[in-house]
Amino acid sequence: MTIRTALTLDAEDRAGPTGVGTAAESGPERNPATCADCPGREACLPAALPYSERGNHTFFLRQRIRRGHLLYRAGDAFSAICTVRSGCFKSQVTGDDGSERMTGIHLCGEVLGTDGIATGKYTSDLVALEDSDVCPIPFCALKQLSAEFPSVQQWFHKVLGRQIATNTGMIALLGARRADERLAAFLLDLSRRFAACGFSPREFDLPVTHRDIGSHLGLCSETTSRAFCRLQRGGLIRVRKQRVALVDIAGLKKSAGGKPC
Amino acid sequence: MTIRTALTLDAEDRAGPTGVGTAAESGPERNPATCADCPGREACLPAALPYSERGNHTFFLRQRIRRGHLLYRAGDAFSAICTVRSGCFKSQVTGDDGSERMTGIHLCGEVLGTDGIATGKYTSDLVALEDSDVCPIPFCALKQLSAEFPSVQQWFHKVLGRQIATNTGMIALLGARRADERLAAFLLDLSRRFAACGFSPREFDLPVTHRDIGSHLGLCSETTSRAFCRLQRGGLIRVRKQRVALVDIAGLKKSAGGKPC
DNA sequence: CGACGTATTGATTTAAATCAATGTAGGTGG
DNA sequence: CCACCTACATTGATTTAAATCAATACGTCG
Repeated sequence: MTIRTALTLDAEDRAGPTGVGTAAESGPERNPATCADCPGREACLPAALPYSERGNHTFFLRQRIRRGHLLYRAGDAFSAICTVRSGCFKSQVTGDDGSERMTGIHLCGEVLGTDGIATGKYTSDLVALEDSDVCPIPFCALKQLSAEFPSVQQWFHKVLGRQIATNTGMIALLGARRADERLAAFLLDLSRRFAACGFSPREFDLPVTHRDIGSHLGLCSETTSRAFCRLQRGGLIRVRKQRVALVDIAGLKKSAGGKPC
Repeated sequence: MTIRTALTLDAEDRAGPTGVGTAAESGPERNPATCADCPGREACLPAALPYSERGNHTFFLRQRIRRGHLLYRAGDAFSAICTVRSGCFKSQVTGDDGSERMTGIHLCGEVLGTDGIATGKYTSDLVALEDSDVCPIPFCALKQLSAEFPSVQQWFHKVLGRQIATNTGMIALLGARRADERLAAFLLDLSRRFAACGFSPREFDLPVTHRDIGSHLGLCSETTSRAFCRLQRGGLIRVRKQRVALVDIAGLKKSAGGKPC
């Protein structure tokens, strides 16, 4: 896999200037964002700006990240959060022995990079699962706009709050002891979030491998596979290739919530 | 166990007014905070206020929560975040069948209630593990101060960022498959956070039962107990009653990071 | 086509859950 | 102060679920 991070391109990789927020011309893979046709524009930062301000900010430089490439890497200096304009990402941490553990999936419309706020360094690798576009929002600009416009502040609080709520839910999910419960809860979480960004909550493509899901849920890939089989045999889901249909959502919820202790 | 939430006291439980932020007189269990002798004052919100402003805000009403009582409950309307002035808390969610799953521990100096920001409702129960004091910070006041003082904004971003980082770390931790790894990682996380609030990172009292730890880590209480034994037998920790000493922190880290997949 | 990563399925081993019994500390009330 | 109760911790025996090992099939991409 090619390793290249997009927020911190090496000099030879860039045609345009480095600093997000100062760009006048676009480098390779970077284009001025056209919010007008962005499906997520209603929920994104510009919607929180007064109409008169929306054209004044040139820092929304859309950036294309190709499948398998990194948006940033654990340890990189934190400079910006990013909204996912299209595609999706996974975050992962790498153990001392080189093994990778997925820590989250980030769908279109969601915001990346908040894990860097606390320390000023990102804490995980961010990998594009398909060719994806992100719109980086430099943190310094965000702070200024936040102070200036209450609606931007509110937007940012919502973003961080949602992140916390999602993470908290994931922590509760991972307290489940049986593989089926964890998988069911994981699928329901994905379903809810797919719905939130305009996709069907009942049917979607799994953007990651069984191995990744397993590393996320504390299972090996074979167990993940068998858990899928069991849920399917129980009539709760239907699986064909990458595509998963949640047939009996109520049943899944019962599975996911069953016997926490 | 007595169930009573503190942020939303019922009318007959209160002597003073409800709304945090408007209080002039203190009700039972509520006293004006005296930040001067608070061990966490350097890291708390008032330190981010200009000196001239620090006396102007009367909304820092310290509140005492007795052991076993609830600060708030899942579903309660979100009104404030709280810093833990003394003591500690656990957060937990309750399944449909009434079983409880711990979702986190919150130490002195940390901030509670951020799980309510996204939706306007708290998503978990917050239980005091010992007699504890909290200082509620009404969210509306925080928004105003944030907009007015960049240093307050920065403080709040740090608070939320730390919460996200802690949660992300916990999610990575829970991806471990063996009981010993999860427990080792859990203890190291606690150690780091005890250190952050001025306690020893090498020795501390576990504020929760094995059952709670198990529900958090996806283990049953017996397995938790045996994992403690194994870590002790391996010379990594020493346990006596509630007190845990981390003897070999490097070894614990190796245990915790070992074989993620 | 051939190579690689992935998914699936089966056989076996290993770890954790469960069941059960005992021990212990703390709290209550006589 | 002690007897009693309760919740928790610990330990062992057994069952069950998951990890591991292994083989095969499937898909995609070069």
